[in-house]
Amino acid sequence: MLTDSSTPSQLDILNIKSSCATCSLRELCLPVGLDEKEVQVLGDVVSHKRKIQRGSYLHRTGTEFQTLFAIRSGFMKTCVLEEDGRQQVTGFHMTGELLGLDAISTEMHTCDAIALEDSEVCEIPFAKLEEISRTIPSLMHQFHKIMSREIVRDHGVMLLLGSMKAEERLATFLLNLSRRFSIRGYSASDFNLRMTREEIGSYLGLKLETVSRAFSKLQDENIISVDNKHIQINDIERLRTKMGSSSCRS
Amino acid sequence: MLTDSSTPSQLDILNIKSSCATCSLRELCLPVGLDEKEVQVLGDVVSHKRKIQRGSYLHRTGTEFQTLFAIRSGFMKTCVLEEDGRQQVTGFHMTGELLGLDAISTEMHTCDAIALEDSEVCEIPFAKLEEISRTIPSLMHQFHKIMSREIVRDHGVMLLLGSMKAEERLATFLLNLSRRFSIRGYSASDFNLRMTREEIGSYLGLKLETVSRAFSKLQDENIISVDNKHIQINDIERLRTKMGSSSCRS
DNA sequence: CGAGGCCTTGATGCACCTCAACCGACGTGG
DNA sequence: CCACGTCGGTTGAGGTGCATCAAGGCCTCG
Repeated sequence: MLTDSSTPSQLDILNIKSSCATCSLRELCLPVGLDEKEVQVLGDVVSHKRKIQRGSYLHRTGTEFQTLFAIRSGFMKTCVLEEDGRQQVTGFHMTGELLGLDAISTEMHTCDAIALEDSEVCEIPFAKLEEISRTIPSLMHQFHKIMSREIVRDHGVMLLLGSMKAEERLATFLLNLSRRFSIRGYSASDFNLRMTREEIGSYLGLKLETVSRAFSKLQDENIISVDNKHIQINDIERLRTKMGSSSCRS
Repeated sequence: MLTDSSTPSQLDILNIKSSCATCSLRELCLPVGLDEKEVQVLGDVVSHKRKIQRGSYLHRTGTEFQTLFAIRSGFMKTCVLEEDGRQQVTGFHMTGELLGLDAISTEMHTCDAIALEDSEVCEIPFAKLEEISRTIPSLMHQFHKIMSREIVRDHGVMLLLGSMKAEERLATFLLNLSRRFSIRGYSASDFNLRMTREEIGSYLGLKLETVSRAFSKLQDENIISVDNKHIQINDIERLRTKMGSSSCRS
């Protein structure tokens, strides 16, 4: 948009006051339910818009926790790893979503956050957030809602991982992406995946070959069209039936 | 302890002020980090000690959310269900742990909570908790830590469900129980399971027969002794190696 | 003493993993 | 320019870990 003359001296940190008041993601993010004055207070705390290049880390497991991050643009994944190298993608994250919630408990990050495309995040110093939320009840409440939503989301993933077949998992995944794109004003039926088959597989508890085969199967049935990372959903209703149709014996 | 002369007219609600100040679970629960005066304020909000009979519901999916619950005694499970009847146990919960966090986001419970043995819970009206935590920063912070810990725990379960084999899952599960019993002053190596094989299976994403076989296998290797629900851990180190030993190719 | 709940164990089948070959897109360097 | 390697994706063939189905044992409770 506006590339100011001077290039910043440090890494990739731009010291731009990114007031929440003018942010288009207001209605998806922390400021939900706040009045103008309150948004201003929050905006004064949330400084720095930091750029994260595709493939680089926003934070790493074990590093110190100071701030939450809100995704302003781009797309990120979070993943946890075992000592033995095993890895599990715990989530894919879009604009308006908060990262770093897991780190509050121990004051250390418990997962890696990696950009899947060039991204920008706002930094929200957590101590300050707690401080101002004492005087802004609706901010505190919204923050609690966001944490709670994350717990609900995780329970959904546990259900998926614990009891769904490969095709059901993929259908659930696609519908979830579809809904989230749609909320953000993008097409619900035509979008590009930012992640590889392997990353999808890690998230869904499948191997990449199985993910690929599940894509092909859904395409053969004319439910979706797949061209590499480009996905079109041709029949969202039939895709929905894939979520919970088969093998409901237990 | 003290069965007051009059039996309560309503269901199973005893109107006993259970001050947090004298509760033995203080160091596991919400009051962590609070001074005496603050604990008193919290204790005044947390009234009612409610009894839940084994097998009965603390709350059900879809019902209105008003209060969080802290387990004072007993053992509970939470589970989510799909429309099609599929069910997933999302957690087993012991004394000092908080239930209802998932319901903050929508003001409705998103899972069922069922007592696996006769239990008692404290009721914490959520609106009041938010209110008093405005004036007690350490209470707010502790609450955030608890929510965050729940998110971290869920990520661990996702890793388990997404990438572990049956035996690894069971080993992880037993070690987790062991640690939590130990924190509460019980034996880390000798305890009784409160849940059935089927419930364990649902939590671990396995069928009950597979759980049973995994128990038998660990017993054959002299790592644990199993007598129905009674578990003895004979070799905790070897049990630990079971968590992440095999098939770490990826 | 019978019924039902919970658990164990065996036999069989299948969904997914594993291994391998191949393809196209892309970048790099001779 | 093409040769080459790498990376991500697809597809096939074969193996396996777990689900499924089935039988039987133990315990509790009426």
